Amino acid sequence: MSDLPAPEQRLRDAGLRVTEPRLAVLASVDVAPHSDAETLHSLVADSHPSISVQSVHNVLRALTEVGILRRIEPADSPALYESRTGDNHHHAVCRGCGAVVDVACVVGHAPCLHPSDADGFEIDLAEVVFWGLCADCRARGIASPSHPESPRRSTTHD
Amino acid sequence: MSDLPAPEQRLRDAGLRVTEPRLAVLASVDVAPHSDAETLHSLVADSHPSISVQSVHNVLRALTEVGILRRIEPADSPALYESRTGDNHHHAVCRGCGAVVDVACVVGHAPCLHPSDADGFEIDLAEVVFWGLCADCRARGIASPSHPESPRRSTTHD
DNA sequence: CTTTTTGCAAATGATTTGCATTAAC
DNA sequence: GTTAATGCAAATCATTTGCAAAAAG
Repeated sequence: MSDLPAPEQRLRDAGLRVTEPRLAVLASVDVAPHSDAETLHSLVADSHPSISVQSVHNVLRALTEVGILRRIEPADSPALYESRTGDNHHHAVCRGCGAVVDVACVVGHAPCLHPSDADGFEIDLAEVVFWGLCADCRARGIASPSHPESPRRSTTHD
Repeated sequence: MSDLPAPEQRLRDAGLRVTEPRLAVLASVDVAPHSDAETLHSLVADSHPSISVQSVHNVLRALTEVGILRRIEPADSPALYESRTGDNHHHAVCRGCGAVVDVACVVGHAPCLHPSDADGFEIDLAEVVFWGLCADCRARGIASPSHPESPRRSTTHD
């Protein structure tokens, strides 16, 4: 997976200066993808105790702006970050523990992702979030909290 | 579309008491679907000036919890609410003005919405957000702000 | 040496919570 | 008469912003 240029190079390519905080954040995102700013901050803090949460936020924002990172914002949780590897994938979020895993974008033609009509919108991106329970939470018998989402079936197709 | 029981009935069916604030919020959501709490509050305030923003939040939360309302949380904007009509649809969000429109869930089998493997997740819902520019913003020549999302192609399939 | 980043503190925005008062059943 | 819901203020949480000091190029 991945196989990106070195962190330093990624920064330079994006026209950003190479700094410790940025390298540290970048490293943490690779160690713990799908983490929120606070989690990344504690990881960063291990090696760089002087870097504040706000700085982590600033760095995340800068890196997201230039496209080095990708920000995902699942409902009911703070923003999560991952490296933008250039590949195509979506995410599955566990309603029990909030865990996020990558879902390879399934091949084949996906009608749902080509809305026939969207009121004149010019769509440039379709983002899919799968909600469910991860294996662990299911094993623990945890039921889906909140989201009563199903008077019958729910979304998807039909 | 829709064709739901009367607001009072919907509340009772959900085991909730029928109150003015709830009826007012419910009415506002129908007048202006895809609105955030603040917008709904101003609508409610027209007829019920005594209802505070926080109360609107509380009502929205309660109604969402029992499934009367559906809450959507597009990245970079406050939560939006709409009536849960029971039908199946997704949303298209305009990067220019933030407008949200319903996208009827296209018929047919959608492979992307049936992840072949999601690490043991048991998926119960697939949520799709289409990002793009609405007709108005395109007419005004507004370019997509932020979201540099495309080093090559982007999400969706391929 | 010039410009970008940092780091801190304070500000902001959205939402939740606590609790006495009031309304629904 | 109980119990649930309101209204207000205060609290919380995630994130952004302003600005002087430090670091990168």
